[in-house]
Amino acid sequence: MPLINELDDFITKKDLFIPQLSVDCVIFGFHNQQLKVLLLKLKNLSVWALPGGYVRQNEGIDDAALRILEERTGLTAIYLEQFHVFGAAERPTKAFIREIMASHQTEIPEDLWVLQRYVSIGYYALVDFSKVNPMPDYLSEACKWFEVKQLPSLAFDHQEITQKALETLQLMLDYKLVGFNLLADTFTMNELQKLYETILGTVFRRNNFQRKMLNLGILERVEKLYTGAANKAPYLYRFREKKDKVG
Amino acid sequence: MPLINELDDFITKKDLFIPQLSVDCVIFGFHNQQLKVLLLKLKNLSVWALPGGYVRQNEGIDDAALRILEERTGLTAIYLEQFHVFGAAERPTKAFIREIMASHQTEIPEDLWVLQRYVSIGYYALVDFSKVNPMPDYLSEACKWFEVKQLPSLAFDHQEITQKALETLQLMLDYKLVGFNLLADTFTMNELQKLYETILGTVFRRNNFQRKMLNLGILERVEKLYTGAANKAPYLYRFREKKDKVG
DNA sequence: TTATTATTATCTCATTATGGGACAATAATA
DNA sequence: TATTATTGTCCCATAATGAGATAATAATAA
Repeated sequence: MPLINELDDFITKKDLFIPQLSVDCVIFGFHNQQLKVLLLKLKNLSVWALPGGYVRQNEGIDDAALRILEERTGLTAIYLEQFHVFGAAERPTKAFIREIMASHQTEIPEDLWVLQRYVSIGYYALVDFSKVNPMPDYLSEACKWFEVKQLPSLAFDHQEITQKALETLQLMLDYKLVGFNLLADTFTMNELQKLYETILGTVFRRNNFQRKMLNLGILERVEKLYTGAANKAPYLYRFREKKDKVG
Repeated sequence: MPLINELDDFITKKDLFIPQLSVDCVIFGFHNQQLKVLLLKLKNLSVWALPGGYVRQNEGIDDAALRILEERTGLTAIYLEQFHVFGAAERPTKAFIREIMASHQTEIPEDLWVLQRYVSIGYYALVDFSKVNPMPDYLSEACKWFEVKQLPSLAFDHQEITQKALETLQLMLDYKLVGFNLLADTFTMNELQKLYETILGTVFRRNNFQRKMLNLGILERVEKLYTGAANKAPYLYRFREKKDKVG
């Protein structure tokens, strides 16, 4: 019976963390005109899960989320925002944790700390898809992007958490102009439009969308992009403000 | 040296609650054209605090907030919404809890559970001022309304929490039309306008404000209100939808 | 070289929403 | 019966948005 060192190690670290509190991160990326979420495949189980973790005793909750994000994506300075706390008494965490433990053939005393009821703080992160290097953790065998509209079977209440994250993103898209964090440094107006259309699930007219975006006064026209396609070359734009933000 | 039974009692109840997690409620009311917040005066201390408490092991976090609200206001079916989690590593809770304990001449072991670092979930509640019966708890000697713009000195980071609650309320006012929860069942257009003006800190024109509100299609004109004033009697309106909501 | 094709950038006009002023109606009071 | 303070409503100018049309242009085909 193989010993999973890292896991056994982790289980003994009870006192390092705030008990019964976890952080789950919905990491959004945009690629091929699709909004994607980064998920982990749990070892030996047929379900996927959001990257998550616990809050260290001397660590702010935002810092915990940033640490988790960096571990999975390799990125620092990520746009990050709390969106909801999931704290129903009957959250299905126990059953899943027990399954995970069992699948690792690890002995689980019934009073193990990770088997307690957990309250989870949901964060969503917006990242530049092309800069992410997905990395599984020791509980998972894969770390992959999934289209938001075609998620696999998710563990815990991660389906609900992802849904709520998407709703918050939709709501905040115009208010905080966060969409730019999902694009590369420079982008065409068409890319920006497709991003908005994908997130909001609506369609805009090219001319009116451009007028609206340019009137915001936050875009800077950079240069022309020669795509190699048989048509007029589009301009590239740059977002005027800094990208990183927490809270 | 007097024994404060309820407090001593409470201190032994460690296992009843989720550790290191608290709930703080910003209860908004509207009266005399002012937006008010319900605060508690801590016994023997010169500071006030938001109503708050801990989450029981078998209680959802929203239920905990509702319980706290009911204990302080006597109201059930309150409009309630999570708005932010305050979880910086350096939140000033320890120092204040120690002061509170000291002021009750209660012995405090250094490892007492309430002296740990706490992560607090912020909720805001919108109540009908006229229906509230403010009730202090055993740690406080008074429970009173304060104008949001003239708060007394607040304990913990409750100043920051209140500020964030107000910002969220301002943001959600149009989006979720929550303002109606702050008024009585029927109200005049002028009352509604003053409510909006107070919360948002802006001024509207009578005619345009009325046009906007009526176009929402959520107001029902009831009857005329004869105020006794020397002018045309205003209509009363009623909000078409139910008031209670959690989450 | 020149015509073709697929986009892009921009212009214009109709429609709708919003800002701002004006005026008649009316409940109590003088 | 006139006065006063407010309310309900109407109207118009301006701004924002919806929707179609046209010229520009980078690659490709003829």
